[in-house]
Amino acid sequence: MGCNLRDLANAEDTTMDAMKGKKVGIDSFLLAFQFLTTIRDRSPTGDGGPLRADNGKVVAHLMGFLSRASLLLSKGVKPVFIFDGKHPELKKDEMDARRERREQAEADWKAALAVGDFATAHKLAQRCVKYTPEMVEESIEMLTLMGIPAFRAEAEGEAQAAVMAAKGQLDAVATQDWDALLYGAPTVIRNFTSDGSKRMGRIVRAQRIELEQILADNELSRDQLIDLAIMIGTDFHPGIKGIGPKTGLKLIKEHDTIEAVCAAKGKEIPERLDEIREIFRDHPVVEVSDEQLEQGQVDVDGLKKFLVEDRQFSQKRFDNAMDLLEDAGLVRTGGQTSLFSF
DNA sequence: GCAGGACG
DNA sequence: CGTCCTGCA
Repeated sequence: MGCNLRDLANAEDTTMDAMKGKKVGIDSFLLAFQFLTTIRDRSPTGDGGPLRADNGKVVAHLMGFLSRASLLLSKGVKPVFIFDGKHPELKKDEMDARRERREQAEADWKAALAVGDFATAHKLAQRCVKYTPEMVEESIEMLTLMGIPAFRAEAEGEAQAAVMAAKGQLDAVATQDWDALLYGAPTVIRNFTSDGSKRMGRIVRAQRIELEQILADNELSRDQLIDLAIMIGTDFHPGIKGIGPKTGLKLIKEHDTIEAVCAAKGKEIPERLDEIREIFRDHPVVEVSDEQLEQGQVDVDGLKKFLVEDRQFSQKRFDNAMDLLEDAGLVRTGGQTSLFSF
């Protein structure tokens, strides 16, 4: 997924507290997948798939967004959830490959379930996850009921967030994907939404990466960084064989452009190179006004209907979320904000 | 993913 | 107390 710029970046540990009062664009499509693969039925004879309501509808994504969003708001962060729109046509090969892998995993998964091999099924289930347009819509619907800005990008979500951050509409972009830097995001935060959580025994720390620092430290222009990434490989092109992060960096500094590198090394120039560059330099985005990025009040009754009545969420879970939102002063009670009523 | 309980 | 496990809908 994306392009690995880890070797170039000097990442600095940060926290959610450090982003208090800041608007953070959240690459939500990827986040939804994390929820769908981790919030799942792990019972001994369960299928290992995402958590579902009694009517069979998946609710794992809603569970994840509910707790994540309330946590961020209770910490004083102003999240803006941005979902993917239409993928660029150049990403078709990558998307086809992903779909094929998923369909294969789905077949293996069903086969494992059929013979009662639940251990195998549980592993495969994570690769079968689908995040449909309908699920995106209901994620946005729930966040909107919480008063949180949430919308679909024109194309790639992390690109939409990056462009908005570059314009100053957002203070940072939270994503696991290094691509946001290529799209021009001045500040990227990795592991933001899992700051403090534990994986494989280690505590995950949020990390802050500055585009300007990457460029300065490596003595690169943004165009050179983009060309370097394209050589290493992106979602839009597999990259040039035999060129990884290390060689690539050396070559791009020496020759400046992909064309020059290819001429010097006798490599073939990637197909549709200028179109790929354009995706990073001038990504299609939807215009979003500053007002649309303001956190509003929580629609308590609407949210309760959405979660408790329509989707059988427990009253306790709902109350927990409401407590966090109340702490953030986002629940209006009797014309007054709860912040002043305790 | 997180909360909460069991366990040691 | 930290770590493991389970339920969540």
